[in-house]
Amino acid sequence: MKENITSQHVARLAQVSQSAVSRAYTPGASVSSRTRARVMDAARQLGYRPNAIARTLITKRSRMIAVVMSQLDNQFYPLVLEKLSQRLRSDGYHVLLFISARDESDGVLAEILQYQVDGIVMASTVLSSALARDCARAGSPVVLFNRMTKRAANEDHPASAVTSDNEAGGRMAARHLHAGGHQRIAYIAGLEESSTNLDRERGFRDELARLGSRIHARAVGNYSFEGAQAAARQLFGVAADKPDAVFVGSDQMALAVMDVLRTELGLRVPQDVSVVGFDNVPQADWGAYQLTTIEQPITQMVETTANLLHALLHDNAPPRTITVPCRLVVRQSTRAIRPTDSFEVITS
Amino acid sequence: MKENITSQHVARLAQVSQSAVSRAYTPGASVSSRTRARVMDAARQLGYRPNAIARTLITKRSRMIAVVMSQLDNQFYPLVLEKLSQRLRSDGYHVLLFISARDESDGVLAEILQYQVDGIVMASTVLSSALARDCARAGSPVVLFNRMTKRAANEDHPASAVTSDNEAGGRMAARHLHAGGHQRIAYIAGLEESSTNLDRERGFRDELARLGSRIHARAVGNYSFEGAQAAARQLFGVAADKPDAVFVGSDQMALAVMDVLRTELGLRVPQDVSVVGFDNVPQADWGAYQLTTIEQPITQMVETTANLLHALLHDNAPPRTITVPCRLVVRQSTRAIRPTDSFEVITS
DNA sequence: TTCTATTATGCATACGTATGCGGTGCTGTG
DNA sequence: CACAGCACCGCATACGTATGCATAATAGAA
Repeated sequence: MKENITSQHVARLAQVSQSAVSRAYTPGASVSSRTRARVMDAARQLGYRPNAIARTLITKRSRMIAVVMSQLDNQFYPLVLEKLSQRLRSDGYHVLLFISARDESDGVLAEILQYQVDGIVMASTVLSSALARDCARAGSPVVLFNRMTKRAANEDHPASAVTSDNEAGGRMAARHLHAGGHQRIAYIAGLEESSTNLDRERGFRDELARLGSRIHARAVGNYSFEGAQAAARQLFGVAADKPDAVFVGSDQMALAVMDVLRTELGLRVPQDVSVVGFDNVPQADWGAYQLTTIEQPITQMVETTANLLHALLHDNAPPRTITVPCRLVVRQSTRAIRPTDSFEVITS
Repeated sequence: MKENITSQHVARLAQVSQSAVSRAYTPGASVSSRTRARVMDAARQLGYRPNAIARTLITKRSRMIAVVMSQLDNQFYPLVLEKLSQRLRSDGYHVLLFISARDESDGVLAEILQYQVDGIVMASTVLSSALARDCARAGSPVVLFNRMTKRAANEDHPASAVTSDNEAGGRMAARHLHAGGHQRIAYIAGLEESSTNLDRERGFRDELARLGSRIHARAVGNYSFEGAQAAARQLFGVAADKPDAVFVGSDQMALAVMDVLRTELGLRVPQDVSVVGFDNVPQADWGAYQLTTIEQPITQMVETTANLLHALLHDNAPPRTITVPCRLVVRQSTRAIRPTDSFEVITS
């Protein structure tokens, strides 16, 4: 066990006090450039690095942000994680990562709070109101990513949230499929109780209604690949009255649906069935799929999250809920059955 | 700013000393069950949680493991991250995540060392020998995941490593394609200087030579989707003398290659070209691709990494390099052009 | 009951850094 | 030359917990 090199050792070698070493590493502190140089020189000789843990203990700021995720198999989230990590690092923060099954987020949060993180980002996980209270008491602001807080929790201690405009996204999908002339439009839900799914489905259903149409059939895929396969078999396995279009709650599920349609059921996309997804993950653009989808702007959502965190931490601003616009990306998985009405289409 | 609840507060309420509170939270410590109960009761009343930072300062064990990754866009790594995080958590460790561009891993490591992590896992990143020395001095064992250390670094302070048997994997691919009767076998490399690529290519080349064949054409894809697309165009865009098979250094690249072959160049897989990948990511099994590939056993590699870390930390065992076997998974992207010799095939 | 072995408990200190406060020396101005 | 002002520095302490050591309480044995 090697003895740790501390600011004391550096101080001794540089012939200054420990305070001087500390100040040398503190931007804007009251040190002459001569002592700072001597300190840095000694530090280099000894291979000294300030102990972030000890610093945290006294400053009460760990410069760590806890990030909680539940599903890294949906390609959307690794990308979020990557961008978020890089963005936070550029602000001098580091990511303490927690992967939690969807229902054990409470236990995870208990562990998080022990680590004195400066803030918490929770993606695709719900926050119980009891835990929201604990976080507030611990002084760690929470930002829900792509998840809205439940009303109940909201009243006690409002948590912040950043989401895309899921409801508007659902409406876009409805307009696109309706404008394409589809008559029997189906919906495959994600996790039924999740806020993303509720919002997407509401927007989709309401807009179809407004256009004089309706959801012709519905199944649940729970945001999983296998769940979506089963849902596709359920909706399209029957002999007659198959849907001629389907809006799927996530790209990952939509790709699974396309596979089942083509490989198992011999249906063509888009000739027999049009498919629309949600997220615009990289795979949606792959040659074999060319999936029309509603894009969630990852970069913008991450940027918003980072800015919101900064405001909560530094300016201790009040909690906010921020919604970022979605975008329809039209590719080859949907077609116009009859001449389309005029409507906006953004080609990727 | 809420005052933090400390063990002192709990001690006061429970009418015991601060030491007693500490011991109540230390398994196996010398406390009567009666005081422990009183402490826990008081703690619950106050909402007390031990401060992991303060504990780290004195025990010199943070129970944090730094994980360094460079590419979360290749689906292999998010899965590694997910499993690794869960496995470490079951051992009571937490993951401090760092995403670093490939060439800035040095700066990242400097930050890591400040956080007094108990260990470091580096995936798809090289470790400079200077940093390996710093880590050794800081007492943080390093495990390279899917990356071998360079010889130079090895001599000074050997780092541990866990990899799959990339060379054997390359040989499997060679045998499979050769046995299928392919005559013009190409190779698309990942990052040329990476150990994974070097090993895979060596195994592939050597085994082809042993079988009396050779690499007919070669391009570099740098383990990126776009790089692989370019490589495919380069190899298959020419009019004549196209390869009839290609071994690609990663699944992600192989899927990109298949897209280019089919969509841009009008070639059929496997009728015109057989494709073999490496990793066995979930997408390889998707209906539109059905990619034959060499599987890297993620679970086993993660398990090995966790066990190795445990040995390095707890028993301070010497650094080791552990290799885990690969496995050929045959799907529909390769075909037998002539009756195959007898050889082992494992169907997924 | 009495003495010993054992278990519980409190006291004090250490971990490595940041920071308020008082002191020293220097510069500049009248 | 004197004094104010200022930049710089060191001293001492605090952050919240773990742990060695001495002591008190308890159990066990004779």
